[in-house]
Amino acid sequence: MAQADAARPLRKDAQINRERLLEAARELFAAKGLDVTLNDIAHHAGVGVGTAYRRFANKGEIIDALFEERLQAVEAVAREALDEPDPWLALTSYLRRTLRMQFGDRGLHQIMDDPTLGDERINDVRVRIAPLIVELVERAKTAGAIRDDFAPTDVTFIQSAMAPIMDSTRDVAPDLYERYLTFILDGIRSDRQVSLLPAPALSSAITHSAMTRKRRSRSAT
Amino acid sequence: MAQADAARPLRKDAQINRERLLEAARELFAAKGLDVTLNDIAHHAGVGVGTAYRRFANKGEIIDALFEERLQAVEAVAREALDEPDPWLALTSYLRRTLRMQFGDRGLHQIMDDPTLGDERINDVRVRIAPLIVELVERAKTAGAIRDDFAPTDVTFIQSAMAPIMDSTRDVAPDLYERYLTFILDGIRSDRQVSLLPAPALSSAITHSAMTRKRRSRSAT
Amino acid sequence: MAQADAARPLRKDAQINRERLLEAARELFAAKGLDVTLNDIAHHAGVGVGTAYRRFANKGEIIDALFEERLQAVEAVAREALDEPDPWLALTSYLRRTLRMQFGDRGLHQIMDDPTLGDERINDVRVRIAPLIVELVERAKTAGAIRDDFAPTDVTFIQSAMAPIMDSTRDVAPDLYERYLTFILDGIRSDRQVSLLPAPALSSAITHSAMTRKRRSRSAT
Amino acid sequence: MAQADAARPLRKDAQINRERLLEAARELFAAKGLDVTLNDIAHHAGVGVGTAYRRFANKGEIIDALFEERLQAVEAVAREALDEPDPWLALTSYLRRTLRMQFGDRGLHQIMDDPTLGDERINDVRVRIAPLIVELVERAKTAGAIRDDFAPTDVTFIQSAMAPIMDSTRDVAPDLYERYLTFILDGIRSDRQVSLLPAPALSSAITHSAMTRKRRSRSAT
DNA sequence: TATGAATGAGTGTTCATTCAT
DNA sequence: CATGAATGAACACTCATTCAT
Repeated sequence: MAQADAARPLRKDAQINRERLLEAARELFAAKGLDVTLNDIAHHAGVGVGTAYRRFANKGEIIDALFEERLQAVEAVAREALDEPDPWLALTSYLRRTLRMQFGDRGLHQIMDDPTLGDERINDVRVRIAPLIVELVERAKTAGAIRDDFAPTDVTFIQSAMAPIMDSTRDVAPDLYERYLTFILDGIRSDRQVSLLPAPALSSAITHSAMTRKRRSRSAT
Repeated sequence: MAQADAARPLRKDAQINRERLLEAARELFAAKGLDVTLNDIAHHAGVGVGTAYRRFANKGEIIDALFEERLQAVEAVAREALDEPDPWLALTSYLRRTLRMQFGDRGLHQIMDDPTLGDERINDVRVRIAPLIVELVERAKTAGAIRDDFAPTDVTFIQSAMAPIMDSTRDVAPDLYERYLTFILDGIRSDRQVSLLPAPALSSAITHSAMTRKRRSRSAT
Repeated sequence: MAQADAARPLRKDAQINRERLLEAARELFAAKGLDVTLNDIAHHAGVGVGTAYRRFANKGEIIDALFEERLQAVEAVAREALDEPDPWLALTSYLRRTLRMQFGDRGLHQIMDDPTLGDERINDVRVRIAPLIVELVERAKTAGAIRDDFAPTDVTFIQSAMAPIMDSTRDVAPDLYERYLTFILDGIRSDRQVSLLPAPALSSAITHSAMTRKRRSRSAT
Repeated sequence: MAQADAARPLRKDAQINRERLLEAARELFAAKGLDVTLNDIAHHAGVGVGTAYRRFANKGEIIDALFEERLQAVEAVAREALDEPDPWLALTSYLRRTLRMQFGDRGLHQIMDDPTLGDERINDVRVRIAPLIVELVERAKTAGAIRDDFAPTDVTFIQSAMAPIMDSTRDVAPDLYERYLTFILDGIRSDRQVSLLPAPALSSAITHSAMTRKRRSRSAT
């Protein structure tokens, strides 16, 4: 009764509140992860909790909406990638750009890490994205750019694989995940070239200090 | 089996309960992640909450104990890998075996994904493992088996990258993560060979149904 | 009535609940001491626990609020006593009136007995009361009404000394503590008069039965 | 079945354990108050908790036993006081000596502050002490040393009145309670003399710092 | 319609007491 | 008999969600 899907456009102020809530959620989720309370989100958005519950049935809903929005952006990127004439570049730029989108958003990471999150509407977007990815992959294969046993569904898993890396190195080596993406791409490209790595490996000293820092800040909470 | 060595040996029944608690924790963490309550763990182990708190100072302690035990096993695998004469096999078998260990344990995933979890004892084990990995990687490089820009710290990140894949496909395609490990290994091997993939790609239909199933079982909880 | 002044005024229903909680706390603290649970207080006030925690950050806060309110009343009594022209009457009426206030409130006793309870705000009130007492005592000394070696800080200790007496005789001889206050006042007055005791001594029979009754009602809890 | 009263003497080792437990309880109660756990007491006594429960039905029992023992010592003091030929000295030395006994024992204070603690056996001792106090008071009255309206039951209340004073000043001014005892004694002596006070008043500065210190150490816990 | 007050089940944790070893 | 492991009710406190204003 409350949450209008795409149907029946929301009243303008309601729409504004919805937008504000999503923005607040994005910021807080990005900064502190999915555990922030709905109270915090609502206040960060400048509205009361009640309003949040008028726009979203529950906390999951707001997460879903955010994920949906993000996926819609992913969909857009996929469409743009299809405009790229070079099939290899099309595929890899899709990967690079969507991964960059995930980066810097703690909440989005959690979501991409945990496939149990997300609802039907999310799937709808996924369903729309799937054929675009199929197209990207098929073109690359047809062009002989990638190995033959590579499949479209592999793309998503590659994306999700970067999540833990981003998550644990965001502060100390923001580009590190691209290093591992490169390993993978070098593993699937047909020309067997060895790419220059876009980021140096993390030194064990940094690894250690980064982890210690995290632990500190955590126990402070 | 883990802490009992150093401390004065627990009474037999206490030892049994300790074991039961760890086993219950492992199962529940594996099944539902680290958020399960200590109450659930205790009851799953067939003991009262108080008993859990007699054996472990707090929830973190039980996680640490589990992680320590697991990491000690990882350490053992690393040592065994060093006995393998073929440097490439040594490195890859270490990866394959430890990943297989992670598999099936949701909690272990979370722990390996989140370096803020775990205490000093955990770090001690990490510190012991690090040089073993360095050795594995150096040998492989010296033998010309892997690319020169590969670094020992890459090993851990590769491991963590498999986590979300395992996590989302455990039920429908348990071996799938090996497919992506292979992509990576093909990306770092010097001979530029293209390996046979150990698992077929997931069909998009399966992808969809798997996720839906997960969501169901979750909302049932 | 207490904190609401400074902060933005609470919504009317919130204010009512706040009042109810304080009243419930006062009653239960009075009846059973400071160990009552916040759950009990909330339910006694006819609200849920959550409400109690919305109004007060923690159990200590509610105690502080109560104590502050009480101490403000004590402050008022001290100011009124200073209006009394007869210095002896001023001092003794302050003592009698404040002790009467303490009477019947087990929690207030505990608080006045234990200086470790109470926060900054409490101390602020204490700081405001201190000079008033100094004035009361100095006047009485100047007028030659009390012995010269009496000091302002003695007043508070005399008050606290009555606590255990009140506490143990509240039900059987509510005025008994005034008997001991009189002994003390007779010990500090300069004219060396012997006052008529305001309450007869407790017979040993009553002493015994009173204590037994208390023990009964306690073990029932 | 377990706890032998005065009847059937305990086996020697049992007796020793009982003694040890009481001593441990006395020390811990004195040092930390009545809230210490029975576990701590047992371990401090060098025995297991189970043993403590074999000797005492529950925690209350051990408190009672302690109080009983203490009261027996009080009884002894009363008998000794009766040997004092000067009736005023007899009464006052009884008060001074028993108060000194209370002093330094946090647990004993709590017990004397809270008349709901203590059981039947305690009363038995009280019953034995009562006539001794009656005798002390009657002698003093007959000798014309104290006011006529003073009653034997007043003695106990005077004792209990000192408890909160001792408790709050133990660390900063151990003798302070004697100051207030003197006020009272000056209030009941017939000769209307004004005694030299055995302790100076607490300065308000000390009062404040003492309280602050207490609060500090408390919040540290 | 927007607000934020109210709710209470649920969380980690403690401790008096019981009972198997 | 002594031990200490086991128990679970109880506590202070949090937060997703509902509902009166």
